[in-house]
Amino acid sequence: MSIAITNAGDSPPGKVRAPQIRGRLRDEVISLAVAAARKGAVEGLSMRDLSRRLGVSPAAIYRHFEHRDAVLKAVTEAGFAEFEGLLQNVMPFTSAPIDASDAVRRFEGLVVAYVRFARTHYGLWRLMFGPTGCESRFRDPSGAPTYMWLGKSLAELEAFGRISTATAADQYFAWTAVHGFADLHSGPGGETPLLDDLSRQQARRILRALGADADALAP
Amino acid sequence: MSIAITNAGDSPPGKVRAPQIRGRLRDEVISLAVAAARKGAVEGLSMRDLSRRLGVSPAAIYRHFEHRDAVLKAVTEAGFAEFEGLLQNVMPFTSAPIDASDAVRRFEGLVVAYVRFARTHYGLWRLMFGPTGCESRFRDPSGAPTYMWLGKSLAELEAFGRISTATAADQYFAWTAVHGFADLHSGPGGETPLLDDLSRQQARRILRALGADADALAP
DNA sequence: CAAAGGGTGTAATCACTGATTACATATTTT
DNA sequence: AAAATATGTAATCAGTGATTACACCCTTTG
Repeated sequence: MSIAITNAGDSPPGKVRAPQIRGRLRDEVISLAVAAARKGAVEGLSMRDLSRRLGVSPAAIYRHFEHRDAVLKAVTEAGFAEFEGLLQNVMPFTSAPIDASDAVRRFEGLVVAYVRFARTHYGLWRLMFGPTGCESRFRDPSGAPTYMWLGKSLAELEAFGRISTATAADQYFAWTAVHGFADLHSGPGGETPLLDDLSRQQARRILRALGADADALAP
Repeated sequence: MSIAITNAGDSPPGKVRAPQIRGRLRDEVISLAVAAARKGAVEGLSMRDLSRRLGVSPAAIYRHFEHRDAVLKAVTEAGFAEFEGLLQNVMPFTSAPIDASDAVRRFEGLVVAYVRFARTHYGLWRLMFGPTGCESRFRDPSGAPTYMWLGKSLAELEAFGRISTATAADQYFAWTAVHGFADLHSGPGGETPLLDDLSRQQARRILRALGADADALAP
């Protein structure tokens, strides 16, 4: 007669399970998935692989996420948070630009950060600007924080008289030019040397399109 | 004793198999996959689903494609062919523009076609400008046919004196603005009413950035 | 014309995945 | 302390990409 010892909660011999904490696994999943997405392998990101790497049964993750898409959605939001953090780093709320050329450098910095993100965090980038990533809230520019920073920067530049116009249409136009440049250089395929310099050139190109004096933009 | 009747080649009772023709199934697969990708469901496109819809065994497709990615690659190429065809339709090789305003309309038409494609053929679009889609040949603008048409159009406009500059850098800048606009309006999320009008506005915005007289561009 | 050979398709199978279920355990709330 | 809830497990399902050994069809060649 065999006794069926059901010790589901026991640790496998060599592994010590962390205590149950609310949302612990959820955070670990997001963290790991974001790390994976950063390297660009989003399509092949599997629930089972996540569970394996976290030393947990495949079904466990489903306690915290309804389905795989829910994980990707969380990763997307984490990506946006990170992206906005990077842009905010270039344009902190508190500090106003010291002078006009400082304002120009800030705009350049925004573009550089935008493009860098698209290139180095390709998996996140694709999720964020993919079909499910930003469901139309980024097509409607009013709700797009990434676009907002560009707009703020352009308003600054207009106030300093470096560009002649910064209407909503102008800001949107600038966004398309930044986004398009970033997208065309996104991912592992866009490994151009001196990409930061190219980004700065693109930034100045945009400012010139908004009425900036070409001479005044020379470094 | 049972006789194993191996009639692999026989038709299932109700179904009549078409005769074996070299490359027939291959073409059917591509055609079906392109049709599916046009509707936007590329990620969920499965080999088995294709085989089922074509009334063929799952393994059959592997006679024509090494793996799933090979199918996607073929779909990508078909997408580029279609895309270029659409752009070429706007700018046929043979006919030169009649006058300056005709040249402007051609540029507008290119942008409209570009954006329309991104929005209505979203699955193809994502494949084409995805990680495996255009392996750096479209980051290097010299090899990008889609970019080439824009460049030709801009050269025309410069010849007519409608814009003041159309250097390679100008052409590339225009491309980023068109591509970014298209990408931000791509897919089912970008269903804006009057998108064609917006595309034309974007086109004029680009021309103005290249030195076009604002008044001369009014319709 | 007949035989050979490669192109085309099949059935069976493998490892893997997303997702669900019934159940066991841990933690919190009452 | 008991009830309720949150967290995790094992077992299982259908579906997938890919490979293999085999059968057939069509074309080429002797």
